[in-house]
Amino acid sequence: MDTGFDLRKYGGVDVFLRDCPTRTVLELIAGKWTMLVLVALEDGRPVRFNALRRRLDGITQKMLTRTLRALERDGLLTRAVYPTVPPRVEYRLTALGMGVGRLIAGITAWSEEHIDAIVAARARFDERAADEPRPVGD
Amino acid sequence: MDTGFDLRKYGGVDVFLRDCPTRTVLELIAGKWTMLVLVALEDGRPVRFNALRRRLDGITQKMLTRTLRALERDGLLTRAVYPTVPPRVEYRLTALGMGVGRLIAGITAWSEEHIDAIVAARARFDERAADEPRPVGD
DNA sequence: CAGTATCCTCCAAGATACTG
DNA sequence: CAGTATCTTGGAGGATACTG
Repeated sequence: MDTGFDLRKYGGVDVFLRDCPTRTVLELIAGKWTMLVLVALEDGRPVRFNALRRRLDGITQKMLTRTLRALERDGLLTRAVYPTVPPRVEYRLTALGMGVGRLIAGITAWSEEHIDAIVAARARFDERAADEPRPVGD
Repeated sequence: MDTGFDLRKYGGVDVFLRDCPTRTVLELIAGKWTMLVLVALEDGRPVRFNALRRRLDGITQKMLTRTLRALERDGLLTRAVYPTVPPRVEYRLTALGMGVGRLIAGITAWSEEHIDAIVAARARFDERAADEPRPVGD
């Protein structure tokens, strides 16, 4: 959606620039639960609040609500309320949200694939850190 | 690298599970500066400390050091010290690091592409929030 | 079921000063 | 140049209790 007002006044859209609004998107994604929510909804199907809650092992109600609200605010998902008893609320990614969702799913898949190598590297690093001192500084 | 010890004892590698080590990878990526560092190094070329510092507008020395150290620990980049005067230290992604780097670059590119739509959605949301009350709760 | 309301803790991140 | 050391603080995130 191309609104008229110009985001580029201050020097262009560049995530490396301090005040670029894209930084706020990165900070949203960097939320502790944001990536998992996006991946959980990535296939485009609507999911109910407590179903999400169960899927995201360890999340609290507060954080799930807050994360969903932030994603809704940025237009990445929609919230549909069905005024039944008991209430039913479904969350579903927008086309925009499915775009990032797909990318984020790539990240989580990568993590699962390479976790062995990472854990091993971590162990090696901590091992070396124990004896070998660092060159330059410290 | 396939080490012998089994990460799957506790129930499988699944980022949705509370104690899955992949969660620590997500938390690394979720650091405020991690994605930008990865993207800045994504092409595989070695970059010096202060060059990175200048590129990542707004980062402090402490955070750059901390972020680089964490990435080094996880085997995503290497640190090469050339004992010249003045000292020269170069950071460069490993093959592993270039893997995520590429994925993360997709995220930042996506952010830059869709920032207009996101900013617009955000404005609409805040507009509505001002008058219209929410159904269910509050 | 799908939230809201409070209280509380802790640490990521910033600011500043110093150094081999 | 490439760091380390120290102090400080906002707010993310957790725990718990309550509700339409």
